Amino acid sequence: MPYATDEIVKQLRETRERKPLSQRELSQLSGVPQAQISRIESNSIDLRLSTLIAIAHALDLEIALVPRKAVPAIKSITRQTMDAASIQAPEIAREMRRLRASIHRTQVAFPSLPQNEDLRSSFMFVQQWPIPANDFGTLRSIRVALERAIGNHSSDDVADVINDFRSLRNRIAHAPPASDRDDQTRPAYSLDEDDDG
Amino acid sequence: MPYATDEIVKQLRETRERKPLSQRELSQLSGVPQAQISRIESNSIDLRLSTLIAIAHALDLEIALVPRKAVPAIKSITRQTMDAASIQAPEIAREMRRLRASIHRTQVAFPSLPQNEDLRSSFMFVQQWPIPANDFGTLRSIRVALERAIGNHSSDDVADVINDFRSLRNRIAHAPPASDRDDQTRPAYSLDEDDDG
DNA sequence: AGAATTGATATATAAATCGACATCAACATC
DNA sequence: GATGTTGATGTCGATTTATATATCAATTCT
Repeated sequence: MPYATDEIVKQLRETRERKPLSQRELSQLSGVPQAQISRIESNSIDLRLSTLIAIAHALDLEIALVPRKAVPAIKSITRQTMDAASIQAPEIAREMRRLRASIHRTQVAFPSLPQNEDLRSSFMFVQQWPIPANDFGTLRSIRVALERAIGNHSSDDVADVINDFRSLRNRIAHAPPASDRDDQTRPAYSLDEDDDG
Repeated sequence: MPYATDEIVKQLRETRERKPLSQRELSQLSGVPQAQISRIESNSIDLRLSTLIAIAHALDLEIALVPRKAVPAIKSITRQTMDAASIQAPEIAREMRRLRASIHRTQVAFPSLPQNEDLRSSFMFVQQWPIPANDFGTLRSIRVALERAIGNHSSDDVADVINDFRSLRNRIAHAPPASDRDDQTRPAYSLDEDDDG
């Protein structure tokens, strides 16, 4: 209902979906109830500054008061870093969510496993890049391997996963800069969604 | 009482004092009661986003959500533009406030005077620069001339003021970049005030 | 010195957020 | 097809903001 809060709220939701986090996950990270997050995102209630900060911090965002004159420059910078966290195609995004869940389960199953850090960083890294659709299988196999390791209580199997993950990481990072790979791969998902509004 | 709202609130007050606006003036501009502004600035209550936006807009500020990674770059930009609106020495700041009041009275006295726009823009421009203490008299004489014009109901006298104002404007803008003008002139006022938190 | 302005507070009322539930339809997963 | 998850809503109660006024000490202006 309120005024120009829309743009900020929109940015919150967009950032959350890029991670991608569910409202309940964000709730856990930020301490703000899921119901409240939903109300904030959809209907835009007039939230308090502390709530805004809590959510923003959970999303690795900071709140800045910038002079009107500086807004264009600021936007150009934030676009760069924001777009770096690219929106994945829906199927990829879903698989990445599943993978994240599996990684989490792995960390719970083998809490003191040193490779956990590798898993986390590889995931964070890969997430930053547009993942081609033909790597869907790669993601899936990584996840399956993880789940199997959990099921077998054999933390050793995780090591193989790390290697697969690393090679995926390198392949994606060094991929051609997304001009024309003629297959149906949509190298990055449409960035502007519904930018009007 | 809340957490990291302090920094934002601090920035609001600092910006207001740089203009310089009184809490009551800012109240008129933003629509937020003076009592509320005082509470926000001093005691830091947990204000709503719409209130924050109202005040920020009145101060020519925008609220931006920036990725953590981009914060240093952002800060460097905002510093540039923020410091451009320099803090004046206290006596100068006071005189500028009086001058602004006089300009406002002039605009009320002669509403359809075309020079009003010149007055406004010259003021806004000069305000952006560090004003040397020895120009105190210049500011004062400009103000006195304005008040006399108002008293005499002679809008013609305003023209002279415009010229004085313009020359001040040029002199200040082309002044040496504030390294050592050996007189007691503090070219810019200490920028960091109490930057520690 | 007397008048006006500044920022800080006090009080009382209306309205809103916030949190902790619970529930629901749509969709995903197995 | 059964189960689980996601986002959107509903309600209730406690807390808080926000607004409107009024006041006050400290400066500042005339």
